[in-house]
Formats: sequence, structure tokens, C-alpha cells
Amino acid sequence: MPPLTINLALSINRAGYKSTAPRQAVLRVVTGMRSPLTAHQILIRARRGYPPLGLVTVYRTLEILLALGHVRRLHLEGGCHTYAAANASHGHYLICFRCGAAVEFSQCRMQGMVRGLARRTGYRISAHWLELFGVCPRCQRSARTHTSQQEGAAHAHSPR
Amino acid sequence: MPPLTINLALSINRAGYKSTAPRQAVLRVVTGMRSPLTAHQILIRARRGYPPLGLVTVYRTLEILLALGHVRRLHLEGGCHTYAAANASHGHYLICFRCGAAVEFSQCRMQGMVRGLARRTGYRISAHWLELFGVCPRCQRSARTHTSQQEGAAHAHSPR
DNA sequence: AATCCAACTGAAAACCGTTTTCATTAGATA
DNA sequence: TATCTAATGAAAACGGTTTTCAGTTGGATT
Repeated sequence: MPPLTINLALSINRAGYKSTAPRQAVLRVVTGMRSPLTAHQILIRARRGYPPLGLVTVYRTLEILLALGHVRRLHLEGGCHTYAAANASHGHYLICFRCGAAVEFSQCRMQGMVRGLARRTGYRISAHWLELFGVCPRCQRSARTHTSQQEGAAHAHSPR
Repeated sequence: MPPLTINLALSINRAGYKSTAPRQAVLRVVTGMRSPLTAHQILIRARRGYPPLGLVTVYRTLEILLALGHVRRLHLEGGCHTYAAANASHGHYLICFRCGAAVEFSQCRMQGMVRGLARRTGYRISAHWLELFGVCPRCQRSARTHTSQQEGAAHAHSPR
């Protein structure tokens, strides 16, 4: 829904939320992040602009952004979440399990499969989760030279 | 890998694990369950056969079964997990968010999409998560008469 | 500019699923 | 039967998230 260059602050004001300093610090991080971050990572970064910020406010702000569709929550192994800025309207993510960098894609051609499955099982299918995992080009490159590298967004656990 | 009617006890013995009463109580529940259950639900049921059983042993046994491929872990919203007996070798699940009942399916035609995405992004893609959500036939039926019904496996939270 | 109140805030505590620790128990093998 | 190690359960630790609560603040109203 939101265009690529949306002003989040404007959007949440329009939705009836107050514009506060803690909120803005979080928004600034969310609009600027290159790859998905955990709530705690967002806290660390946002405190650079507003030191007294609390984790609770990060969660509360993310909740609003989630509801407004500006942010998506990614699920990683170990019950651990990461938050990504939403670009496409029906987005899925391809996540690097080395560094956590993610690219969003929206063309998931699953209509056929979903329809067939619905016919066979009788389920009324209304949602799906799809996440792809792999190694991003940059990590592939660095893997050839170094044994390990952890950059910014890390915190990824390998799935299955 | 394991055939439909596998004897789990045999399989984990062959893998070098001891055959103990607590373990067997868990195995009996896992082989008998109709839909995915949480670790705690498995505990409750297994205690019917072996009352002193502890939650820790449930987790430890599930870990073994997971490693041997006899069980799969499903992810639900809210960082909550459910364990399902694995039937097909590359299985995904279609989960009812009313009652939690799940059907496994293995034909996920994603090779094309994965290949295209790998080409476009440069990622080396090695795994994916796919879970479908909907309402099972039985819950659809009961929805017409009752307002709500909770059966056995419940505990499902609606995704996105 | 001063007042007011609901929305908002951060700290601390509660929560909840999962894992670790540790002293004890019990299979399996000799 | 004796022995040794894997396995066990209770309790505590853990980590992410949510709730509670008393104090603060944005912004509409005066």
C-alpha cells in the first residue's frame, strides 16, 4: 500500500497517533534500515537519536507500523523476530542466513497450487507464509576469503 | 523418509538412543496424534500413560524426532510452536486456524520461482518455509451452526 | 500563553515457551 | 550382578515480548 518514499511520521499522524520524540526516533531507524532488524537492534540505533528511549516504546511503535502495513514481521528459527520495512503490497522475503539481509519480492505464483490444494482438501485457504533462505551475493563473496563474517543485521539462525 | 506406519521406538533405538518409559510415553502420543500439538499438549497426553513425565523430556524427545525427521515443527504467530508427525519427505502444512488441524502436502511447485529469484538477486537459495492457513471443512461446517468451536488441537493464532 | 486530559512514556515486573544445570535414576552391556 | 553412561525431572535460568503503573507530554481548548 504505502509508496516507496512514504513519510511514516505523516502516515501515523494521519492515523490519529501523536507525534512524539521517542516515536520519531524509532521511525527514523525504520525508514533508514537496509535489512530487517530485531526490536532490540532498532532500540540501539534509535537511542543514538533519543537516548532515554525504552524497548517497550519500540514494540509499541512497531505494532502501529505493523497494523498500518508499513512494516512486516519476519520469523526466524528460535522464536526470534525481525522487522522489515514493507515495500510491496503482498511481500515475501528472501533472507540471508549469514548476515540477515533480505530482499522483498511479491510475485509468488501460488494461486495454482493453492487452488488445487483447496479442491483436494476442502479447506478454505486464506493466507500463507512464505520465506526463502539462502546466502546473499556479498556473503558468498566474503565466504571465499574469510571463514566467517558478521555484519550489521546478523542474528540469523538457519531454518530447518 | 520414514514410511507411514513407522515404529518410532524402533527407529530411535536403531539411532542409538535408549528405550525408556518416559520416551515411549511421548512416542505413543506422537504416533497417535491427529493434528499438530504443542509440547505442553503432548506432555498432558503422555502423562496419561506415564504420570511422572516432565516437560523437559518432551522437548528432548521431540528434538530427537526432529533430527531423525519423524516430526516437523510448525510455526504459528506469537512465537508459538506446534509439532506434527512427518509423513511426506519434503512436507509443508495447511493449517486450520480455527482448530489447528493440519494436512501435509509435498508438491510445492516453487522451483521455477526460486530459480528466477536466484537469478535476479544473486542469492544462493537453499531452503524455504511455506505454510498455508485456512479453515478446515469440519470447522466450516460447524461455523454455520455455532458461533465458535474449539476442538482438541486448537491453539492456532491467525497469521498476518 | 495557560489549562487540561487522554495519549504516551519508561521502569519494573509479569509472562511464557524453551533451555540449562544438576543431582539422581535406570538402561544396556560386560 | 556390577558398572558406566545416557537419560530423567525439578528448579532455575533465559530471552523475547507484554502488562502494569505512576509520571509526563502533545496538542486541542480556552
